[in-house]
Amino acid sequence: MNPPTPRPQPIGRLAEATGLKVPTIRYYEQIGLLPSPPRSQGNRRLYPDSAIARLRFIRHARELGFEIESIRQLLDMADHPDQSCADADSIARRHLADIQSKIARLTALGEEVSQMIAGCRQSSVRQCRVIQVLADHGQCLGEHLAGSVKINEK
Amino acid sequence: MNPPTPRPQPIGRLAEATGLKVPTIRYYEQIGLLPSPPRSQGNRRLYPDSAIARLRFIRHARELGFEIESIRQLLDMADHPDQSCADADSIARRHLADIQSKIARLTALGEEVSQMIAGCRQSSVRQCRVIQVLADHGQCLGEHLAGSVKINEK
DNA sequence: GCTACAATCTCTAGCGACTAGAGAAGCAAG
DNA sequence: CTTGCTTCTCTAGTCGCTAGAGATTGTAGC
Ligand SMILES: [Zn+2]
Ligand SMILES: [Zn+2]
Ligand SMILES: [Zn+2]
Ligand SMILES: [Zn+2]
Repeated sequence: MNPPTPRPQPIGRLAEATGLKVPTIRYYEQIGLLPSPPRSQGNRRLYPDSAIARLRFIRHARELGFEIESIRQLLDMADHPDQSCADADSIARRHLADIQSKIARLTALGEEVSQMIAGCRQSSVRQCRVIQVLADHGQCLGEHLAGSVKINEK
Repeated sequence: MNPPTPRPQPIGRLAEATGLKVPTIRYYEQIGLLPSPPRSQGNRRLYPDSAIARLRFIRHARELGFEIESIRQLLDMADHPDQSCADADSIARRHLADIQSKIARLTALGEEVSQMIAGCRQSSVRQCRVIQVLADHGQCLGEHLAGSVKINEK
């Protein structure tokens, strides 16, 4: 007679369903990304099904390199689907610019490091190109400028 | 009569000479990258000229993305110039591999994010491609796998 | 019911490489 | 002497988790 009520899930099952670790889910709750679910008699968290979608969203955004603060805003927007998506798009564009800066920086670093390695004749430290270049930026190819951009994430 | 003795420098001048910030220099001392210099009567650090070269080495290596622990080993080698440079080279090769992994990962992310942005018609959140893709990895181009590689540094 | 064992709970601390701030003391010029 | 700059030490914050301790709860087998 009752409509099939989906059972609330304990945190471990939620972790399985989303690919996140249990402490990570608790962490997301702690920082307010995931609403605190109701608890069982014994104080265990019991999640509604909607938590899975929310956590998958978070996980996917993290895998794509979005910062937690951006994800917070994106989730807010996802919760208000009638608003304009301009803000979501600008977050994504900002993120893309960030990714591209990081790639540019890493490419420059990679070239310098490649050159160091290629230039080494495998003898003593005294004659090692790696050590020599590290000691003197003048021997670098280019500027590989100190990043104003942070190259972060897992 | 005396040979021209270079004056020991206070930390601020060292910061100027190396482009590092004063607290950063103290931090490097604290973690044992830079030896503790003698102090003045008033307990100020007074650095010998050799500190400049050492700090420039550190700074340059950091700008090239080497981790502190690698730099510690590289400095040890630089202090023993008669040894083989094999270890220095393998540190550099490892670092290069790391850089290349990061570039690969960022390139994959960048493609996904570009697609999200390009697919958006700038209307409501409900129809926003950015939000839709974040909610469903199935709409991604590829795998942009969760990094075992850390994309770090400034 | 009882006994294992697994899952979950809270809380704290650690990672890397700094950066920021407080509050005290030293130092040089006017 | 006073003003203002530099330096000192110490603590805490950044980011996104992760690891661990120690306590409690839930569950399956007997
Ligand atoms: Zn070499
Ligand atoms: Zn250089
Ligand atoms: Zn949009
Ligand atoms: Zn995806």
